Amino acid sequence: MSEERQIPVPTDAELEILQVLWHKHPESVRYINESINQRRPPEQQVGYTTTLKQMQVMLDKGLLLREVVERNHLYSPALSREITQVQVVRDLADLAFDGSASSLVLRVLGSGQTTPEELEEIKALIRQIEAQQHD
Amino acid sequence: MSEERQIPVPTDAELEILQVLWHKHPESVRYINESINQRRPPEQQVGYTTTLKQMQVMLDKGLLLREVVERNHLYSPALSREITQVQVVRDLADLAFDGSASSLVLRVLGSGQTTPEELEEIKALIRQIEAQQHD
DNA sequence: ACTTGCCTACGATAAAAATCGTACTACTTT
DNA sequence: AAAGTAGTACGATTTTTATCGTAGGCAAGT
Repeated sequence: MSEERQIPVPTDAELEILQVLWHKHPESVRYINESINQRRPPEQQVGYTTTLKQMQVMLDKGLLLREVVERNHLYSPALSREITQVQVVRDLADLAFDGSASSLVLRVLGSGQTTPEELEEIKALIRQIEAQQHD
Repeated sequence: MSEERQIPVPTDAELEILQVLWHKHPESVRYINESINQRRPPEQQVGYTTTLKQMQVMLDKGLLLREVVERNHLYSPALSREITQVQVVRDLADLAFDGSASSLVLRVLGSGQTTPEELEEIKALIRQIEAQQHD
């Protein structure tokens, strides 16, 4: 009885899994679990079944898709990285920036987390947007 | 025995409270509670003691400061809005943007959530940063 | 002095998220 | 066919976050 309810914004642990899948999919639970543990300090590695369960829950929530190949399960993200990223940033903007995405951007730029090259990239994108608006 | 442990990144409900306090502080629990409820639909208003407890926990975590005035408790944020905002964005960048703050910015700009005026503001800030780098 | 109103403290509970152990299934190896 | 290997299912537990109810203190009003 899979209802068509709204797909929720992913939790932190869910984002960790999605990160891996956005890089490469479809993939097995084993692969995800090992990728995650590689990026974690030894003391907080998680068991295989933990990741498995997590992904089953995500499947249920509609966050992942699953296909069966050679009686193995391979998972993919249900929503693109782009869409999800926009969602989570909106979420954070609402929560910590009075809903203003632009003040979020200003905060990032102002906090010196961007290299000169990245600034160039950002400027280029802005030029592009402004060009479109000028039609 | 108040340990000097690290102040944690605020949870969602905690950010909601901090938002109010950043706008105006120090303030009473009553004030925060009412401010929050004003921005919520009637069906999900929260009780006074809920907000109270939340703020007591936050005090314990080191997220808030408290002063007693006329046997009333007034709370203030322990960390500035700026610092906390940088923290939470870093957090999100790690979680959903491979750690890249600039790709987060690109995503926001690319998703059309910014008005032309806001773009101007952003451009101005970039110019300012670049000027400093040029010394 | 008693009631009423407003406050804080704090335990309890509920709800959500994260973790794990055990059981089952199927294919492989011997 | 028995034992080993690798996968999934799923209940149970733990941890964290969020919410609330009840009790107690103190001042003001009557």
